[in-house]
Amino acid sequence: MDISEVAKRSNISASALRYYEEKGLIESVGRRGLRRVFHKNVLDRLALISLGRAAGFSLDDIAQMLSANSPPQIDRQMLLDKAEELDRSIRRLTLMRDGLKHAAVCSAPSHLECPKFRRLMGLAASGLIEPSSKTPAGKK
Amino acid sequence: MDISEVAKRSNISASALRYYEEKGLIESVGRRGLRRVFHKNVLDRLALISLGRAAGFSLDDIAQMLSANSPPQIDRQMLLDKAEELDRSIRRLTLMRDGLKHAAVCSAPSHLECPKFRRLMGLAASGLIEPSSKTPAGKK
DNA sequence: TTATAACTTCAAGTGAACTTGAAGAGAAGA
DNA sequence: TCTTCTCTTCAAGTTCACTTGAAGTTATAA
Repeated sequence: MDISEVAKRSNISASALRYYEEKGLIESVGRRGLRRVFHKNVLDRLALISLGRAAGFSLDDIAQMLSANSPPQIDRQMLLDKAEELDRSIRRLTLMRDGLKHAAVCSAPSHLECPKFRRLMGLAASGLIEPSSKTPAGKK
Repeated sequence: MDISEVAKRSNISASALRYYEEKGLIESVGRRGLRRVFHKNVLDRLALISLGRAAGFSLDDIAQMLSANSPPQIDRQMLLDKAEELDRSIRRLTLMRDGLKHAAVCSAPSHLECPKFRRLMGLAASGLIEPSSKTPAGKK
């Protein structure tokens, strides 16, 4: 498969694939002329990478996990750690979500006068909850 | 209050405060010599900013929300939209967390042979779930 | 008065994960 | 053969929310 085929099948841009190769996350089996040729195994590996990214691992983390073992045998403790981390995120986001929902319907004259809202503000101000979304998602 | 006082009370660094002022998120009431002087109202505003950040709003979003109204009257629909977005994030993260937990205890010889894991891989590969944590948090 | 700590500005740097652009090479089709 | 399309490399740019550094100013303590 050439790079555009892999890009299509993996939903990952060609430039990102080259970047991944440079970082050692994937390999091409050789070249046809200048062009990279990939084995279809790379698709599994890319799906694994996408999964890792979706779980919040950095590319460097993923590189470590995938290095030196194929088929990839992923450290179970690392998975549990990440699961716990996700759990914390979930709790934080849930708190936020509920606070926002309340604020949206709250009848206090100003949000600043709503005790619930102020409690949430206090939490945020004290650093108990931190920004997390990589997709700012509020941009128009 | 001078900037270091505000920094201490708000848990936000002085350089960040200057940056916020430059972006129009906060204002100082004047100068004492070169030094900025802040009114204590700025603390509420900063708590609001921290809350917005924690909810996943970008500084530009927050600037919009806070502009042209004090006391700040925040658009209720915007809050609901963000709450829904958080809800989607929560569902995605929950899926991930459960998948990771399973993977950690799964008895399949390789994760690649576990059907649950493969289903998750497929979801990630098809872009149904995207990276979200700004805290990569897996770095040692 | 003098030292110094705390402020000031402005430009540039950081990190993560890519993307973009320029310039060039080579394969496939007509 | 010629054209065109897709690939190649390499350097630099992008985004966001700040931080850092250098050089300068000033309020306050001794």
